[in-house]
Amino acid sequence: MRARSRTNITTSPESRQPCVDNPLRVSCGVLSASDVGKTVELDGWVHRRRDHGGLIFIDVRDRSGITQVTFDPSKGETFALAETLRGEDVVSVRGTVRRRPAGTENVKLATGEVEVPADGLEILNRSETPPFVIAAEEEPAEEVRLRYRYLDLRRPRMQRNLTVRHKIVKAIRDYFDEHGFLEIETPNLIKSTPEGARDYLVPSRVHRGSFYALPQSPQILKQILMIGGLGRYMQIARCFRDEDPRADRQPEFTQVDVEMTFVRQDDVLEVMEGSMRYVWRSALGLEIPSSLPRLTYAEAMRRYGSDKPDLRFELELLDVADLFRGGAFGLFADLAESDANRVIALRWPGGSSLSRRDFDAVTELAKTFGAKGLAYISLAPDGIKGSIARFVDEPLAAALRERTGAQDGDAILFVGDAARGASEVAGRLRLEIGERLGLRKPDAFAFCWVLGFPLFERDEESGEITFSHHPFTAPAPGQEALFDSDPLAITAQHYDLVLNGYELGSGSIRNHQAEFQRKVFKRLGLTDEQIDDRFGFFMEALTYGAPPHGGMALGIDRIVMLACGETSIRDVIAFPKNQMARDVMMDAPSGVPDQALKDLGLQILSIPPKPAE
RNA sequence: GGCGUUGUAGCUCAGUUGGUUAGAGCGCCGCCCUGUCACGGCGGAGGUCGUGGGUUCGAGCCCCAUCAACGUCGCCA
Repeated sequence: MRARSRTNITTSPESRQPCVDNPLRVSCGVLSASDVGKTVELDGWVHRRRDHGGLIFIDVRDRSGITQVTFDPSKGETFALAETLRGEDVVSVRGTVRRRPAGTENVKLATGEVEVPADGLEILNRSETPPFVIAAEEEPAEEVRLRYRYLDLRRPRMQRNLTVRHKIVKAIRDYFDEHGFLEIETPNLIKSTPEGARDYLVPSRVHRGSFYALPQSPQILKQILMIGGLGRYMQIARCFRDEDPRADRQPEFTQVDVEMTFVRQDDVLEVMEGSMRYVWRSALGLEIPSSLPRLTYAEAMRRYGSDKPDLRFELELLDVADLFRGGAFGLFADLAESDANRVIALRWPGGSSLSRRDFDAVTELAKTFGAKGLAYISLAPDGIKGSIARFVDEPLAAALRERTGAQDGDAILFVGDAARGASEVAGRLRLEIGERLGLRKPDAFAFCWVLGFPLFERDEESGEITFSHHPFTAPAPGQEALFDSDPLAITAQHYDLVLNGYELGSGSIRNHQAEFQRKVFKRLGLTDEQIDDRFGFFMEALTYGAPPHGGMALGIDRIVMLACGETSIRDVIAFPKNQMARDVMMDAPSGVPDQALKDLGLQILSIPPKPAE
């Protein structure tokens, strides 16, 4: 079982209103003692049956819940029919609501005070024996769940998650509507603009040899909406990126996409964090702080070893290079000689109870994070132990205790390396410690902003300068002068919203002057010809009085995942792709008839041999 | 593409150091049962242990390869 959010979201009754032509029909989760005496019709699935031979209980289920129906042998034909019922059969039951006999109420059930003795039963459809039991506590393998998604979706957990998703999306729409935003749709068949992620391409039949691309995001289109004078735009937008899926991302995903004219960075932050505050309050019934913490990118890396820090717990990365300078431990003493390195200490509360084997395992883990090794000391009651204990004399031990706040019973991990690598390794170890100590609670929500990213970074493979966000991001005011002298030192007007260690999304103030935008493209190594070929329409638009503008996009799937206490976005998407980007229910992607390829002017060069299974 | 974990009945899993006929719970089928709600009782069916190869007198277990799912790195403007 996954951990649950503390939000008490329940799936809403489908409707309390009877059908127009069937005034008796009620949902399965709504009946209570006040309905006693009413004649009703319950339509739903057979959730469970308890056949006592002379008396049959059937739990009838729909999205709203469960009502117990009883079948008595005195109703001959109805009873005989009830004996044939099996799980997931679809039934329509008529009867008059009655109070359950004293002592047989079920407090675990919302409708547990009452039951419906069946006067009539209609079997609307039979079900094959399902491959897994919807009512079971055990969760089938995800592969099975996705193959039979229509059955998986009947499980209360998925119904709850999709309900939360609906409420969150509705809250987002309400919020932006109240703040003067227009929801505007943008096309899904657009022009491929290289750079960034791999595009999904759609071949054109009418224009053989040409392709549309599915949008990686509506970025350029929303900027053009701003140039079009729409002022405030939002969209629940589907985005497509042909990259390998993970637990928190898949090839198609949904963003709340926002853009505004005549705004500065703080205006965007205020609107966006307001939207999250509104969502948490109205969809989840929870309050989040009135102003969210803000960290610079440099600070986030220094203190948490990540540009998306999990602030549900402290355990910060602490610099201790100075304490090792000139000391007995040569490796750290050497590292301490340069500011380009870091020696980071991580306190592990209670860590001295770990065995040598445990520390070895953590060391192995650190190596998978890219560490060359891991040093540690354990502050055991009977003295300091651990891999570098023999280099830690009393004064150093005292200084380390002072710096880290470590006490007897704790351990301290040390990561020493070039600053960037050391920070990242220590940051991941921090998450591991937090995880093991149970500090990453699924029902805690710690938002923060990360600001002050560099505008450019150096691509490690090619050595070329590339953008760190996207090429439309504006530099911080007054930093244009660094463009030629020291581009990597330029700070961007770019911001990330982070929740519990996940990047919910990012945004920026955009370049709104064509001349400057061209300068950025050129700095990224594009020629005038390339700029005009790929972005000509956009460059032209910028020349016709483009207003200053900026915005942001947040990942709905991740927001809902965290709100639901889930660890995979696939559990909050009705029909997700698996890790190989396949839809295993539909069996997509799949081949197409030769004629379809012919129409498109396409020819398949080779198909990899089909795996023998 | 790399690394890790997993793969045994429809589902969830156990299976000792390599040793006779591979087990459990749920589900399924049959019979019994009038107050259950994970109903209960009795009986039964259901497995080429992912696939291929190897080591061995003997492989669910060891080795190699491969496929798949999940996680992760690369990748994700």
